Amino acid sequence: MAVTDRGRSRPPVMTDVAQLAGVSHQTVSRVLNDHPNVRPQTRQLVLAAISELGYRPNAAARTLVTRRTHTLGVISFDTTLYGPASMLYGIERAAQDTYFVSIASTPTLDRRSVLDSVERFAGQGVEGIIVITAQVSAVDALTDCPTDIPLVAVGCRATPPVHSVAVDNAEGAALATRYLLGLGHRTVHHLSGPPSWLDAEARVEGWREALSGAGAAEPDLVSGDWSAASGYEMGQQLARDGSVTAVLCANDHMALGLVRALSEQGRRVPEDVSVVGFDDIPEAAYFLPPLTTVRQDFGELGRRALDALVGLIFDRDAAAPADPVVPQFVVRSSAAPPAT
Amino acid sequence: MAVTDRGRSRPPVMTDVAQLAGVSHQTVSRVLNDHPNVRPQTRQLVLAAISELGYRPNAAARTLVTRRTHTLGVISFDTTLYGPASMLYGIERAAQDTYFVSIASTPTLDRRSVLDSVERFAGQGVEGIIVITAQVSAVDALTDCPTDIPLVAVGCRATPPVHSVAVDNAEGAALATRYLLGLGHRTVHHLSGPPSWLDAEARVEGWREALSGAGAAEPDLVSGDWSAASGYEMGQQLARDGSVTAVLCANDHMALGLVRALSEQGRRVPEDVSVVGFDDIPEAAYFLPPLTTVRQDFGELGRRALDALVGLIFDRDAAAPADPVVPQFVVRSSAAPPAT
DNA sequence: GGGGGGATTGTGACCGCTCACAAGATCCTG
DNA sequence: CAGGATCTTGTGAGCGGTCACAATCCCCCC
Repeated sequence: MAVTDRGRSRPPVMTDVAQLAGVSHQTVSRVLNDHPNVRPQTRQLVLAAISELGYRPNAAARTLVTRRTHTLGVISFDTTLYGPASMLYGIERAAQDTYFVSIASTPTLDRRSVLDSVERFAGQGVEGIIVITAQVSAVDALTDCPTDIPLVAVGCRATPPVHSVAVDNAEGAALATRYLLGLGHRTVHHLSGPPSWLDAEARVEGWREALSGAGAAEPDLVSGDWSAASGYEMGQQLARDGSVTAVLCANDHMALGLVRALSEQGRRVPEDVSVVGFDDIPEAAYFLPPLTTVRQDFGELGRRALDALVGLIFDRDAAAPADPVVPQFVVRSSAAPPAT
Repeated sequence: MAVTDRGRSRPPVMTDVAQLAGVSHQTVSRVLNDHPNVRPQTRQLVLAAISELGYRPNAAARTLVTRRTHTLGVISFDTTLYGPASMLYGIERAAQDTYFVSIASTPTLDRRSVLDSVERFAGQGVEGIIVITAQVSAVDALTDCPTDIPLVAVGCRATPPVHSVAVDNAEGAALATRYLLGLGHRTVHHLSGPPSWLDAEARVEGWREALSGAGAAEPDLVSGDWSAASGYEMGQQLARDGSVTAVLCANDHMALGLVRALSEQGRRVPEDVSVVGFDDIPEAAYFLPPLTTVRQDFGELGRRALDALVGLIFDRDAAAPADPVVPQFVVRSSAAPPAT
């Protein structure tokens, strides 16, 4: 009653399979792990027993001895946003047949929550962690992560000890700024993202450089929080200022809000004011007017992050990933030469 | 050299802690699991040893004996879309301090990929699975899932054996249709989602019922694929037809494309054509004109799905979740009485 | 002052798998 | 046909926890 009780109350284990196939548990293990040197006939026997029993190897037991969980952790700020969501998707798709990906999204990305999440993942035994974010606080937190888990930041260029993959935000912003300047605008305003975000910062920097490179005056910076609502709010300010003829927005959503504010004040886009976005969300082409913007390939970013992480997992001293991805400028109809 | 070798090459294990604290491994286990009946002083000793060693319990070992992985799987169609992303976010936030959530997003959601993902998760030992989708094929696949893992579908009403939480799509569509009819439109056109999606279907049904309930004629159905691009494309068709004065779109993105197509053909919204969306994405309020739409509380949906799943985990015979969430109609400026 | 009861701690088996090693079977070569 | 190399299979020892049970210890009361 003790030994045979295993009967059919609990899921079958390797020994059950072995018994049914008339081999040892080790042979079953060999079949499962594609070891060479198993007679084809024996393999068939085992396979048959496996499917007859509906046997499924126990991941925990396997992990216990191999020390591999085949799990990755992704920590991200609000995965509802287009950027994070796309990167997450890219990562997940790329990892699909090698790793499980566990996710932790946090509404705030302060030092505490990042560290907590890392700790949580460490407890779960993830083999590596990708942090999707560009908030200064988060990246700082990473620098002194207590653990020895491979870790990659994506979305921004992190400070050296931490590996990171990023798009060249500064270059993207410069691209857009130069384009507007080239159209004949005397200067271009910038509606930036929150100053605590590294990529917002990088974009500001690129904008600034392009401006000074062209000898254009640098208007006061206006910043939002990435949302259309904040774009609208800040847009109302900008719209009142008759001197603004061109605005570079740090993302497409804010551009949407800005355009709305502008048009409410009777200023047409692009006739009176040119607007350029950043990201190239799928909807950008259908805005009124279709938005000229800077495309970021988030999917590619996600894939690169995964590559970098995997590299790190297999070689702790792997070199930092290559150059940042250069963004692509997409011309549509929201920017035009200034009214004379 | 054999036993002491453990020295400092490998992470500390429970025995190391026990040894340092001068107690048995079992006592360490007790402290870790908050068992009563551990002398406070002993607990301190153990705690000190734990932090000195930087000990972290091994999840796999624990899982092996407790048979609990504290992991949930979420299977979703393209998590880049607003709906799925929001539900995922809701689920993750709600699960955060109880479960890890592992994700699998697939670009196609046919029977095969769903079943594969379920199998993959089963191998990992997840305690339950949430499927975010409303595609007929996916839901059908769930019906005959080979495993005995608790499973909940979210986003649509699934066929009975499978538990599901959903918003009342039909009611939402009916709400919007009646509103447009009430404005004085003789009938309402519908730009639906792909017919293979259950919620697209439900919305069509709601629209149809509201129409016939009011004795209005039912125009031909036009359908897109949820994207702004498809909305634009279909919109061009609709725009050419002078008889359309009101269109209900199955989601906000398509509404965006539609509005663009309309305005390109010189038909103003809402003066010439009224447009109503579905979802209420954060940007909807900043469209031109601000979009009147049906709000779905995706976050709430995610939370409910989690509740339902947890209920199922602890009691395989738990009752199916309660009534669908009723959507909320949000009036903005994209709909108006028809031009006389 | 001995006995009972609860609090506290320790012992050993076991979860299901992989690894190292050994043993038996098979086959080729001289 | 012996001898060794190679293929194939089996054996037993952990991996790092938890659980069931037993052993102590302390305190209180009759």
